Amino acid sequence: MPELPEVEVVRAGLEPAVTGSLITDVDVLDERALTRHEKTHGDFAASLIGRRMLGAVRRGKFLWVPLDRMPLDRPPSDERDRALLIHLGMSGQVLLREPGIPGERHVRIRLVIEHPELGEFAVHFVDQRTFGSMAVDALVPTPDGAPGGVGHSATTVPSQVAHIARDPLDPAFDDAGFYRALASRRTTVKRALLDQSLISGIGNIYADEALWAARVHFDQPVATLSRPRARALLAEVRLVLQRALAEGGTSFDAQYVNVNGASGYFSHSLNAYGRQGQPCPRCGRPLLRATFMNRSSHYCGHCQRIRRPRTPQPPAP
DNA sequence: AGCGAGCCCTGCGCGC
DNA sequence: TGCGCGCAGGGCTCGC
Repeated sequence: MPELPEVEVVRAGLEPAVTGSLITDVDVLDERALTRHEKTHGDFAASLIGRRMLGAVRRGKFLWVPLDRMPLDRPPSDERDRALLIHLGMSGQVLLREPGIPGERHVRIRLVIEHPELGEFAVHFVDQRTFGSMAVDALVPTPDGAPGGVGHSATTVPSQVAHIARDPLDPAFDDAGFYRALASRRTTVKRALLDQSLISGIGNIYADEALWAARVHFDQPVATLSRPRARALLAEVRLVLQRALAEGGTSFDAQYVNVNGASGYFSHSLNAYGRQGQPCPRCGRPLLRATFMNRSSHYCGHCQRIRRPRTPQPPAP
């Protein structure tokens, strides 16, 4: 449920507190929050305590905190730089709290960090549905040599993020490559928008919103999208994400990250998602809801129709 | 390659 | 009042 804008709000809120902070304590209250942590990287808590955090980086819906190297010698096989990887899943939150106060209902992991100027914080990883998780992961170089994500200049990403495409707000996102992929793939457009290995950061809500804004039907085959319509769609994707980001960016205090599922999801500005039966803001006809990919698609049956290209596509070789 | 199904999980809202 | 069910869905694996 947290999509790019929500995760970016978390990243931006976390950044000033974690950058330069030392991890002094780690408490794993629920092992299910470590499903992404590979034991080959050592014990989760032990590999974090004593390390300094260098920033907060995001690609799509993935968030990570690069770590400095241990002051002590390490075996050569262990020399790779590492990061604390965070995925919020469906219901995850990262909350900055004063140390020592009792945790929220679904706190899964608690870190205590010490900032050189701001002092001590508790970082609570709260997750009701436990689809989210934290992990310590090795950083690997980006194939294109550009920064791994938004928020840090290092040209690395956690190994678990290596297959995730750049997101459309990343300056290094490859527009031309995206259009080429659309032209060559035999899939449909919403499926493509949700494919994190093609374009990342988009979930069900903003997919429906961008498709509505671009007047594209969710089940349109991507290979039949004209280049201008593909351009328009990518532009609307960016607009929808930026608009949500602008709204979310004002709803949190710089020191306390608090993005919640229900109210924090910028729901008041949605045109299509969850509005089945209500009039389309553009044409007034009732919005529809269809089941697609085991989830809901919300769309306008009048504005968003499958458009076949004028000339038939050549058969695939 | 691409797609459907299944799995992980909890809270909520519904019908009976 | 309460029970059981369906639904919400991100990411990943498996099998076709």
